[in-house]
Parts: sequence; structure tokens; C-alpha cells
Amino acid sequence: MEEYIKALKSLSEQTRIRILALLHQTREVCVSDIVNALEESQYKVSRHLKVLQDAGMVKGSKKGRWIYYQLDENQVRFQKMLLEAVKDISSDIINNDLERLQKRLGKDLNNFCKNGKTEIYQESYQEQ
Amino acid sequence: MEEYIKALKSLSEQTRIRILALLHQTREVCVSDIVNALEESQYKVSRHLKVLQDAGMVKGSKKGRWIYYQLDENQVRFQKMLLEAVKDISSDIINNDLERLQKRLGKDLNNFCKNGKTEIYQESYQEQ
DNA sequence: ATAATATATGCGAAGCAACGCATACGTTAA
DNA sequence: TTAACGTATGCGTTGCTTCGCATATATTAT
Repeated sequence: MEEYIKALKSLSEQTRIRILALLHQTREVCVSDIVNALEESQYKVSRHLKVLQDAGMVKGSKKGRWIYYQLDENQVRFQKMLLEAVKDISSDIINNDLERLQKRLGKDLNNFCKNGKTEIYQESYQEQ
Repeated sequence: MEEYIKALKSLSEQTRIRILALLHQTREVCVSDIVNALEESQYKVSRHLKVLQDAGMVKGSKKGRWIYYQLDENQVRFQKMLLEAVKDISSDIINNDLERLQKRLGKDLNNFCKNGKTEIYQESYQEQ
């Protein structure tokens, strides 16, 4: 039962739902792209990613100095169903997040962090 | 977004999952049947029912001095999907709850509280 | 080696959720 | 109309989550 509750808990928070919305739209994203899209602090995003990962919802893989997160594809039926439900969530906040992500990654959402995006990240981050 | 999160939060707690498991098995149950099945305090069950109700997962209807709870049938797609996922949750705790409920209501799970069950409730409650 | 970049984490503070107790409210029975 | 029963709730306490800051770790660039 504990594991089920953990999965559900991981979904009961706005920032985490926003992150999942991004991951539903793109194959994988690195942390700084999420930070940029959500306009939230790096440590906040990082912490929430950890919660999602511990709950088996997403998984991160290190590539160079970046860590790319994606929906964990080895999910059991329960998690799959939950993520399917979460896909239904819509809101202005999420739309704005997606818009910023798209702007940053370019039209192709399967782009990567490392494609010269770092500069852009710096700029927008320091604007805040 | 708030409403979605509220629904998800309502599912992220053990007692509430246990209550939903009961409601998935039977059409409607009154509070004291739940109290008896879960072997938890009346106020605790009552509080959790309120959370589930506020989240639109269950609804209670008063009949005489009892209040019968059932899964809210006017749910939107999101809630339906969540409940469908929650159905998948299995555990010994839940099995024991169901067993006690069955024992109390008799074979027919569509039985009602008021069918002389009150006495039984009193006995088992005071045993604790 | 040193600096810069990307991400994670220890820690204390603030906020929120669950608990237990006592009690209130509403309904039926006596 | 009083008593008993079924359910809900106000309140203070405890425990868990989230937050923000500062800092640590790891990787790449200089």
C-alpha cells in the first residue's frame, strides 16, 4: 500500500504536476529547461524531481553535466493509469510553462539542453 | 488546477484509500459500518469522509439518522480515471477491512446499516 | 589546477495535514 | 421532552511537506 500512496502523493502538488505536463509534451528535458519553463528556483525544481523519481513516475539519466528527465517507461499499470489521468489536467499556468519551453527548445521539442541553450538560460534566469 | 490537486490529495492517504476500497465493493455504506470495518475512530473516519467529499470523490446522503456514503456518480473524466486507478490498489489491510465489512453486512453487500446492525456495532466498537 | 556550469542536498523556518479529545448537532425512540 | 444514537466539528498538539538559503558534488572548459 505504501508504494501506491507514495505515487499518489507525488502527484498531489502543483509544481510536480507542472513538471509532468512538460514531460508529457517532450521526450526528455534537462533540469535547467524545466527551471526556465516554470520560472521557479533550481533547488525547488530539483527537489520536486526527486520526489517524482522516488515515486517511480520519472527517471533521470545523466549525460555529461546535464541530467535529462523523462517519464519512467517501466511503470506498472497503476502508475500508467495515474499519468494518463494527469494528462487531462489543463490550466493557464501549464500552458504558459509549455509556451516558454517551446520558445527555449525551438519548434522541435526533442531538442537537447546542450545545443547552445545554456546562454539563453543564463539570461532569462538572471532577469528574475 | 486547484481542483485537480485537491482530488489527487484526497487520494494520498491510507485511511481514505481504505474507505474508497470499501465503496468500490458495495453500493453505499454508512459511517458506522466504515468505522467498524476499518477499526478506526468515528471522528477520524468522519473527517476523512469529508475530505473525500470536498474533493468530489464520494457523496453522502442522509437517511434518517444515518448518512450513507457512495462514490459520487457525477464525476468528470479526471476523477473517474483516478478512481479506476485506485481500484488497482490491493493490500492485506484492505482485504481485512473488506472481510469485516462483509461479516457485518452479511453476504449481500447492498444491505443497510439500519437492519439491526447497530447492536453489533456497539459490541465490536467497545471491544477495542 | 582553476573556474564555471549543472544539479543535488543539509538545515532550519514556515505552512499544512492528521490526530485525539471533547463536545455539538440532528434524528429517532421512549 | 428526555434519552440514546449516529455523525460532524472546534481546538490544541504532533508530525510531515515545502520552502529558501547556503553549500556540496560532479562535470566540463580554460
